[in-house]
Amino acid sequence: MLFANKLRQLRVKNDLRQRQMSAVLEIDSGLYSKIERGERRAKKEHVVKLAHFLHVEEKELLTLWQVDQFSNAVSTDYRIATNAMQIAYDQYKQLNTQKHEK
Amino acid sequence: MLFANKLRQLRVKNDLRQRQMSAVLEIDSGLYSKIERGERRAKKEHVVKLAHFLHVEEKELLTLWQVDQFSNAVSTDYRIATNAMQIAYDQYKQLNTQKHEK
DNA sequence: GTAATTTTGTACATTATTTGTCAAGACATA
DNA sequence: TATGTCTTGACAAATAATGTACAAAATTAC
Repeated sequence: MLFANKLRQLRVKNDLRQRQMSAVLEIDSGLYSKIERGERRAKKEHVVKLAHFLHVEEKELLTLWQVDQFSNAVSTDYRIATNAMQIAYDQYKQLNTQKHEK
Repeated sequence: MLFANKLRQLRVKNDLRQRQMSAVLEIDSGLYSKIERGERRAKKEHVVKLAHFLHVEEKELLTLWQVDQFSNAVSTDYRIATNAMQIAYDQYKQLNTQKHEK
């Protein structure tokens, strides 16, 4: 739960209450509590809002959040998963360079 | 759709009909058609059955299938996604070596 | 060509998963 | 004890995924 952990860390560091956070996101505070513990997933828009509110780079939070999405998608043996991740990564890396070439 | 493509390739190579495949999996042939085109996702058990039926390694098909799960989990910008995938991969690679140490 | 077979597309009903809400409980502090 | 913060569990609501039926295309065989 990279995202959840980071979120709590940032909130505590800034001495903020969950209630304030949930107000910013306009969600129930119980739900926020769950998000912060990784029991529920934040929406992409939430991640963006949080980044602004906490003065961190959107990119940073979105990356952690995306990592969690990937972890969540693991549904095989860790060997197979690792292997597959490597392949998936290579695919994307390539996509990256292709786009840069244009 | 690495898995779907591979599946079709194998079926055609072995001169099999979708109907036969769907019979093996005990599913509707329309559904099988969708799976083969990546419009629906196969279940893990299906992948395993297919590997046996088509005489290919379980691991091979499961890997492709898992790659698709990852692709499916991409929900950010490709730059962020690539970055996140790298991080996720590193996490898993590490998990791998940890287990080997035991 | 056309009949038979195979595959695809679409619209839905069904099922499963995820999400969000609420109220009660735990814990700390004053 | 009273107050504020956070967690938890049960459950309804919303959303997403799955599977089915059947018509339309496409392909193959005759």
